Amino acid sequence: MGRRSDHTRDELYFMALDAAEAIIRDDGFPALTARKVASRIGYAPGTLYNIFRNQDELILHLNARTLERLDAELRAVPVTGRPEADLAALTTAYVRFIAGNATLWQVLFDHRLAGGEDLPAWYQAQIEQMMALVENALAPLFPMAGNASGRDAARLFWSAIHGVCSLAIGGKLGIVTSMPLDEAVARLTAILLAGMRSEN
Amino acid sequence: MGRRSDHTRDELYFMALDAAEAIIRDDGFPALTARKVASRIGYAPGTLYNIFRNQDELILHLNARTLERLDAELRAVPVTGRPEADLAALTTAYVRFIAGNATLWQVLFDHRLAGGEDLPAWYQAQIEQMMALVENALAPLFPMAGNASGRDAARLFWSAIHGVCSLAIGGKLGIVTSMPLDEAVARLTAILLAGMRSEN
DNA sequence: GTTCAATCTGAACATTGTTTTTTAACGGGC
DNA sequence: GCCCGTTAAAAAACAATGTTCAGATTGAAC
Repeated sequence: MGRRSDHTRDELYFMALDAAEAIIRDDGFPALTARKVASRIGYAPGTLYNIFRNQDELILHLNARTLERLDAELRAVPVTGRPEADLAALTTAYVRFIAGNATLWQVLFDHRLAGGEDLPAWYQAQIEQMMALVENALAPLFPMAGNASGRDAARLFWSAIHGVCSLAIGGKLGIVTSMPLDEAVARLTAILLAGMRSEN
Repeated sequence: MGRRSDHTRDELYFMALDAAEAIIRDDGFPALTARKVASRIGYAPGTLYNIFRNQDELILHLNARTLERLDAELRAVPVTGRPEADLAALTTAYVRFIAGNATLWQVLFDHRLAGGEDLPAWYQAQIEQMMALVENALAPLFPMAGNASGRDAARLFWSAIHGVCSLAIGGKLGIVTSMPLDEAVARLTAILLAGMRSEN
């Protein structure tokens, strides 16, 4: 067959992402194959390569969409200006997102670009944007505006939280067994804030 | 050809692990293929399946060996009984290990067992054993012997450290750019300890 | 109505993990 | 020394993967 134009390139783009997402949700990351995505959207495998350069790029765009959603959910939590309350709310929202999108969230970190080349700028910018939320919530602890400590602290904070979530979801550490993830994150959040207050 | 018995099964086991390790060190995790391991030890691919049930098991055993080495290095750091000093020493040794075995360390966490089945008991026991080191160093902060808080605290602590290292090595967060990993880990260690002291 | 570029298919290719079949070496009994 | 079953290992086969590509088919422009 030839050109069908049943769908525009944009439609195809979203259909592919939706299909990939469904596959990952249903059967996990390893089940994501070009042929499955193609068949699910009713096209031949080759067609995917008119839309994405390769599978890496498809996953990258899928991850970008996941990040967008996460960002939106975090952005929706109200900010009070009190770090303890705000960061507790942020991390709680984060845990809720992870619970509802465990496999998609895993792909965010499991997928490493081939050849060790680093992520595109627009993608990194998206992370920065999310990071700014944490930075903002932490700001009262680092009064001197524009100093680097706030930036670093936010990254340290989020990395630590990430560690717990990552090991919990991966089942690598015996955390989940003794403590539910939301409780672990809540405790760590409190510890980190207390530590930052006393260290600052 | 037929049975050669150039090497015992045990020798083959170690040769295979060594080969896998070399491949990962040289060309990264994705470069690890059954055929490459086989050719590097001078055998046919099928022979590997006389030693390991499948590739997953080979990686599992390789990870076990990596864990053993890490455990040995951590076990070599002297313990003073002062949490701040001891945990700083432990995390420093950890960072040094990661720096010297970056790709191997990544495999430790990148490799997820297929089918979501969980790790064998002997493997988990190995993790527990290493965890006990952290637990021990933290012990003075949680005086009541045998209570669960110490266990949980150690896991929280190590997970947080893991998060920073993981994102740093993966290049996912802009931490490395602004702060070398050892410094980030040192800062986080201090923050966590201060937080645990004040929260406890 | 013809031309043309865009688009999609289907087959092909190389590489992967794994299984199966075949070969041949070893070691024990005679 | 010879035979023969066991078994280690090779070789080949298989299915599935990502990716490429020649060609077929379409819709639109003229």
